[in-house]
Amino acid sequence: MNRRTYHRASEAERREDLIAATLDCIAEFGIQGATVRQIAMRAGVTGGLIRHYFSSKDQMLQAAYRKVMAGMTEAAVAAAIEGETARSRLRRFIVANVTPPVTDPRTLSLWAAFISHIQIDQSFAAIHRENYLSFLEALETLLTAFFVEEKRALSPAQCRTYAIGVNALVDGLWLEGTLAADTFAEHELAENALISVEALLRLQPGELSAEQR
Amino acid sequence: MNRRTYHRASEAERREDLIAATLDCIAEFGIQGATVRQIAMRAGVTGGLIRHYFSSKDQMLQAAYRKVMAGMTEAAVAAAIEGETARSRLRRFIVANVTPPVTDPRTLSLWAAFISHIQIDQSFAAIHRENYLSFLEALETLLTAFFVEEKRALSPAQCRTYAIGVNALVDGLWLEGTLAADTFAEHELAENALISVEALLRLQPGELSAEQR
DNA sequence: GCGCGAATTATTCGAGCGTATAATAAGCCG
DNA sequence: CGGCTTATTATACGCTCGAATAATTCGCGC
Repeated sequence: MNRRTYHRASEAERREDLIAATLDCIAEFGIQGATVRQIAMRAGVTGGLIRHYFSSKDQMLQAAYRKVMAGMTEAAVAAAIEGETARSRLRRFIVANVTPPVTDPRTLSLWAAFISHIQIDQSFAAIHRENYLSFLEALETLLTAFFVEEKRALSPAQCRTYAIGVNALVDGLWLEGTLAADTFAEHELAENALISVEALLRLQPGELSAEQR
Repeated sequence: MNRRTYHRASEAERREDLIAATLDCIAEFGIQGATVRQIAMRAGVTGGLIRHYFSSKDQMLQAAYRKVMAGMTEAAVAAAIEGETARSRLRRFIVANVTPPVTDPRTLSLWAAFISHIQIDQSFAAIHRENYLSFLEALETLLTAFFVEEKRALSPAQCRTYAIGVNALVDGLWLEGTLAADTFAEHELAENALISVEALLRLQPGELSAEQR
């Protein structure tokens, strides 16, 4: 008697909705509050459907983790490719990483929730590693191109060291800036990031941070 | 009939045991696996006892969070005060933060688990804020003393900008180095940290990183 | 426009959750 | 050494969990 009416959605659409609902729940209630029932309710379906699209709740969590990380790197890379010079691309990449939507408390919560699981579940470790290496490589590419453009010769090893340092700095500022968002004006954080990176790369003051187009 | 025999412990001792067991469980099973029963079993007691020492499981989690953060800053500060010059103290502080026991996968898991909750529960946010500010202040003090020793005049504002940047760098390297521990030799990470910090502060190459006593 | 495969709902299951309460054993004080 | 306080155990309660299964409704192909 009187069952709920429902809409048959495409597989891609449903999976996306379920993942979005999963992230909503983790952000709102923590990973322990992201239960099958809560997620289903948020997605506007019933709990059983989850097992129709994912072989377990854990697999859905992994898909959700991939989604979060993809969103973060995507935003930064998208900002970078709009730059016309290597310097501009590097600059835009750095700024994007310390500016919304990347610096977002919700995103940080999600990121941390997943990070805390990579020592427990190998699957999460693999996803992390994949994203870390791809981010590092993107940064290294930007740096290499920048140094070529500047006609400054650097060994690949030195380039990698710089990439690791800049990566750490950007990650750290992202953390600091997002967790203590009320302490920094948005603009202030980005400026600090550029000044710090140019110091790290031993550039002239203003070479990256000065207003430019 | 035949109840378990037990030992009546002091309050401090029991609380410590329970907190340690809590951290063990979070590190091993995630925050969702840190249940009252698991924690009690790990501590060698029965579940009911937890409510005798903490008014709720949540309060025990908060105490555990404080413990983790205290352990981290304590290790770095302890290393720093052994230095004889301001330069040495700064150097030791930085190295300690990217060296075991601070760089420890377990510690990072715990840290991340708690970080992911600070947007959900105000109590955790307060604990974070307290520790962040105290860490930043410790770093700022070390930096100020160092610049005085170097006879390099800096405005307080500049000093703070440096502190924020160095803090971010150290946090980021801690993250990177702990999460991708297999990628870095332990010694390599510390060296990279010193080289990066001296660049950040626009010191001469080797001023911090060179071997010294 | 109808029938059939499959997407979705509904219901059930056993396990485990945090908490509350009552019974008991430990160990200090006289 | 015996009684009293209380730290600790034991047990029960009401919920919620993830998963499995059965029942139903949707919507496309013919």
